[in-house]
Amino acid sequence: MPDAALIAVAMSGGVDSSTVAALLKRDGYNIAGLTMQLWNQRRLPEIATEAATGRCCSLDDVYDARRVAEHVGVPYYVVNLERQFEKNVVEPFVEEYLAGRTPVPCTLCNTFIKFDQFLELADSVGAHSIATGHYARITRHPETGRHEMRTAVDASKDQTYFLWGLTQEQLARTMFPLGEMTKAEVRGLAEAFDLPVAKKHESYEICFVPNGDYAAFMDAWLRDKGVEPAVTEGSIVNAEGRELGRHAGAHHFTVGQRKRLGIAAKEPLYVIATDSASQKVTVGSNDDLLRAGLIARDIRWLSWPGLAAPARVRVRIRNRHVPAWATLYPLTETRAEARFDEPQRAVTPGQAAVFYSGDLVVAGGWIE
RNA sequence: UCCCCGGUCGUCUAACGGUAGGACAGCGGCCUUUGGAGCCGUGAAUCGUGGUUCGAAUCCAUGCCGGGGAG
Repeated sequence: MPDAALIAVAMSGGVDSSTVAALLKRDGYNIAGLTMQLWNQRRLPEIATEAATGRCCSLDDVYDARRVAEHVGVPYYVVNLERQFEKNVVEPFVEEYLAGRTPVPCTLCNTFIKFDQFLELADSVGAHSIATGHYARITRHPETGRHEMRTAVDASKDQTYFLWGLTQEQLARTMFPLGEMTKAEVRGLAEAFDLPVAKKHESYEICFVPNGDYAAFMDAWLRDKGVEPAVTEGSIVNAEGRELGRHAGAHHFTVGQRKRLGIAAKEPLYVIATDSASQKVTVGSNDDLLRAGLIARDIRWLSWPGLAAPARVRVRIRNRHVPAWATLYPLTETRAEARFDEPQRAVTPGQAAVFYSGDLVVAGGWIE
C-alpha cells in the first residue's frame, strides 16, 4: 500500500526523471514535481551556441518537465538554485582545474545540490522523501539497518560513480525507482505512458558547458568574474624534461589526455602529469600512465561504516571504468590507499575513486 | 669559391625504374550524465626546371634550400 506521504520528484525534463514521475503517480503515490534551475545558458554569451538545447539546464528542458508534469497530472514547481550551483559546483570546478586537478562536477552537484538543496526544497513543500531518475539502488543492511547503495541492475547505465557522496541521512530519504530497470525498459515505459519526452536523446557532457569546450568555459567564466587572465602559457615536456611543444594553459589538460597536444611523434603521446605551479605538462607513452595504486582522501563511507583492516575491493577511477581489483588499506578515518592487482591507466588527481564490494558501493573519495 | 651529404603529407618516415604507403598531428562521427580514453571515417606530400625512359620520388643535368668539410 503506497504511502500517502508526499514525495518530491526531481524532474530534469529528461526521459528518466519523467518516467519516475509517471511511475510513482501510476502506483498511487502522492507526488510533486520540482525542477531545479541550475545554470542560465545565456549567462556567458561569448560561449553560447545555438545548439544549447539538450543541456540539463536549458529552458527547453524546463518546458519539457512542465509538459510531463501536466501530462502525468502532478503539481509542478520550478526553483532557482543558480546561485548555489555556481558556488558549489562551477566555482570548485574551475578552481580544481586551476590547481592542476581534474574535477567531477556531477559528483559535486549530487552531493551539494541534488541531494542537499533539493532535500531542503522537499521539506519546504512538505515532502518526506525524494525520488530521482538515477540508476542506482538503495537497500538496508538486515541487521544494522545501515543504508546501503548498490550498483544499478543495468550496469551500462550505473551512476554510482557520481553518487558516492550521499550520507546516511540523505539515503534514508531517497528513492531510485529506476535502479532495478534497464534503460530499454525505461524507454518502453516512457512510451507506454505516452510521455512527450519518450524519444528524447540522452544528455552528455558537462551540463553547464554548452559546446563541450570546458577550457573556453573556464576562460569565459573567469573573465565574467573580473579575474584577469593569468599567464598560463607553458611548455610541454617529456620525462627527460626536453621541451616538445608549447601550450596555452596547463588547466586545459588532464592526465591520460591524447588529443590536442599537437605534437607529432613516433607513437601517440599522452599527458602524464600537469603542474599548475610551473605550468609544465609532461607527456609520455601510454605505458607511462600505468600506476600501481592511489590514495583517496575525504572518503565518505556508504555501505560500509568504515574500515579497520585492509579489505579486498574493486576500485573505479572514472565513470564507466571497469572496477579494478585492489586491496584497500585504511590510513585515517577519511583517507585510504588502494593497491591494484594490475596497474591501472591514468589515475588522475581530482577524479573520484569509488570502492565496490560486489554490487555494494562501499565508499568513495577523491584521488590525491 | 670549391668538395661532400641531404631535400617525400603539418611532422617523422617507407616505396628492385612500375598504383607514392604508414605513424604521429589535424578534422569529422560513434561512444559517454565528469575530464579523458577507445572505435570508425577523412583531407593532406615527392623542392624547381629541363632531360633519359613505354613509365621517374628513384637515373642524368642544372638551379634553389639545409647540414658538414676544405679556407
